[in-house]
Amino acid sequence: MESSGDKPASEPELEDYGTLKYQLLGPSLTKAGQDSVDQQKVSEIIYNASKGSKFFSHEQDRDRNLTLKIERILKEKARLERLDLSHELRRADEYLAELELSRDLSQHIIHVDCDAFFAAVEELDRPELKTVPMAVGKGVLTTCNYLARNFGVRSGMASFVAKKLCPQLVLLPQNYEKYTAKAKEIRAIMAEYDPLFESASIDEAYLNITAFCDENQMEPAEAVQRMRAQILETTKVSVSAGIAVNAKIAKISSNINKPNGQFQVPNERQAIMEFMRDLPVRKVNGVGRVFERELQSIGVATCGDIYPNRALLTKLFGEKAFQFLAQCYLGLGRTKIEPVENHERKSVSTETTFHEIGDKEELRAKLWWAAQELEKDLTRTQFKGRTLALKVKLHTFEVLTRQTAPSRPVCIAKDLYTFALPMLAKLEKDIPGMKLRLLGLRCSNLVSTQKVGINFFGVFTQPKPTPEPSSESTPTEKADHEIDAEEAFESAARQEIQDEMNDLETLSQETPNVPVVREPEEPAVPEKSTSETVEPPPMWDCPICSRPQIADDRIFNEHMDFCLSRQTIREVVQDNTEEPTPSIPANSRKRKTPQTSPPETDPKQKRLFFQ
DNA sequence: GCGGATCAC
DNA sequence: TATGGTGATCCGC
Repeated sequence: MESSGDKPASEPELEDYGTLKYQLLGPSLTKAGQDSVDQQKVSEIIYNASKGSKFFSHEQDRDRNLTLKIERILKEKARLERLDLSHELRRADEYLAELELSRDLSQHIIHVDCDAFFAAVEELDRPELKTVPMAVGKGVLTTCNYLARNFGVRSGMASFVAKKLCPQLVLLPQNYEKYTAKAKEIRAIMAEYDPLFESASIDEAYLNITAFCDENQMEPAEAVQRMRAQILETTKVSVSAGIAVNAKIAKISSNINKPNGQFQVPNERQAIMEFMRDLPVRKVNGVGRVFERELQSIGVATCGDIYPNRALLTKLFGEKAFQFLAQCYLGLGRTKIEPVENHERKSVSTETTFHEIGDKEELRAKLWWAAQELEKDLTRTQFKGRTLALKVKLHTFEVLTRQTAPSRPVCIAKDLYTFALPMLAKLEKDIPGMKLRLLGLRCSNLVSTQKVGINFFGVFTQPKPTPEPSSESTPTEKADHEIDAEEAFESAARQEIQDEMNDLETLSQETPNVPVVREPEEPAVPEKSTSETVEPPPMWDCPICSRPQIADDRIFNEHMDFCLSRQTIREVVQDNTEEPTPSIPANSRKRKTPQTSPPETDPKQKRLFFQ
C-alpha cells in the first residue's frame, strides 16, 4: 500500500540499531517516515517479538550474507580506486551526456495514490473505526490507518507483532471485492483527466494530464487539485498526488504531502536536479533495503551522491544498475503512460503457505491443489505455459525453485501436476527430511489461448470472461491455436460461449481429460485421445498415495477418488469425531466445481469440514 | 535457460 | 504460537 510522509531527518541511524534490527523493521519503514513514533522502542519490540523464531534465524542469515557481500563490494571498491579509472569515468560521462539529450520537459505526469486505501474503505462502512487504530489483513497486515501508524504499526508487518506494538489494534479481514468496487469509482474520475491512464495497482495510477491541461487552459497543480477534490467529493476517499515531468518523480512526489495532499516538481532541469540531489536513494522506486545498504556502504545515500561515484558503479553493481542510477541522478524517467491492458503478461502463478509439512502424501495433496488453482488462473487469463516452475519454501524459510519445459504448453491441472511431481520428488530425494511451509506453481513462457470463436450465426466472437488484458500474441503463437472450424460450428449451438471455448481448448491441446462437463450426459473424451497426447506419461503417481497408476483417465480418476474418500475417512477417525463421512462422487474430479476440493489436511479446513 | 535474489504493492 | 501472494526483473552461471 502507500507509504506516508517524507522526513529524511528522522531516518534511523544504522549504527545505533544494527543492520539486523533495521532489516526487521520491514520494507515500508524508510519509504514511510513516522513522526511521533519512537523508532528505537518500536525496533526493540519487533526484535523481541521475533527473537528465537525460524523467521528470525533466516533474517539473521540473510543479514550476515549481505554484510559479507558488502565487505566484498568495499574490497572491490578499494581495488578499483587504486587503478586508473579515466576510461570508466569517460564512459560514464558519455552516458550521462547521452541521457541528457533525451530529456523531455514537455509532459505533465501525475501519480495518484489513495491514502491507506483498504483501511479508508473499511472506515466508510464503519465510521467508528476512524477513531481507533485499525489494520486490514490476517497473518500479515495489508494496510493500516494513520492512528495505527502512530504505534509503529505498518503494512507488511506480522499481525502478532503489530498487536505487541498496539494491543488495542482492531484487525479486519480483507474484502477485496469492496476495494475493487471503490477503486472502479475512483478510476472513472481519473479517466476524465486521462482516458489512457495507467493503473499501477488497485490504489495507484499514473496519468498524463498534458492534453487535459492544454485543452482546459489549466495549470497541472490546479487540475490535480480539482481532480482530488472531485474524488473525495464523490467517492469519499482521499488521495495524494505527485506532479512532475515523469513517472519516477511523480511517484516520489505523491508521498511527500501524504495524506490528502499533493506536491509538484516543476518541469525545469534546475529544479529537478536540485530535487534529486538531496533525495535519499531509498525513496526511488526500485531501491529496496538491500540496494540501499549496498549503496550506503560506498557512500551513496542520496541521488546527488551518485555523480561522484559514477566511475565505480558499473564495476560494482553491473551495467543495468549503473544506467538506473544515472537516471536517478539526472531525474529522468518514463513519460509514456499507457493502460495496463497493453502490457504483456509474462507469468501466471499461485502459491500458499501452510503449517510445516514433511509428509509426502500431504505434500502431493498440496501440489495437486496448487495445480488445480493454477489451472483456474490459466483458464481465466487464457494462457498456457511452455515453462512450469515449482516453488517451495522450507521450514527454515529458505526458498527453492525448480523449473522444467514440458513437451508442449500446459494448462490442465493434471498436466501441471504430472510435470511438477518429478521436481518435487527430486527435492525430496536431495533434501532428506524436507519440511515445507509453502508450495507454489508458476507458468511462464506463456502462449495465449485467446481465440476467435464462431457463433451460431457465423459471427466472430471474442470471448472475454474477465477484463484480463488480451496480450498481443505473435502470429506464430496464434498459429498454435487455430481452431477446428467444423468442431467450432458444432459447438456453436451451445448456449454458453465460455463452455464452448473450454471444450475447444481441451480438444486443441489433446488432453485426455475434459475439464468442464456441464451436462451429466456429456460423454467423456474417448480413450483414443490418450494416445494423441504428446509423450503420454505411461504411469501417473497418485497425488494422494503416490503409488503409480496406469495413465488412463478412468482408472486414474477412480483410483484418486477412492484415495480421496479414504483420506477423508482417516482424518475423520484421527479427529475422533462421529460425524459421517460425506461420500465423494466418483466423477467429482471431472466437474469444475468447489466440491473438487482435494484431501485437505489443514487444521482450518478440517474444522470447516465438520461445521 | 536455470536458480537465486531483489523489489513493489 | 505466529511473518503473505502475485508478478517482474536482474545477475551469475
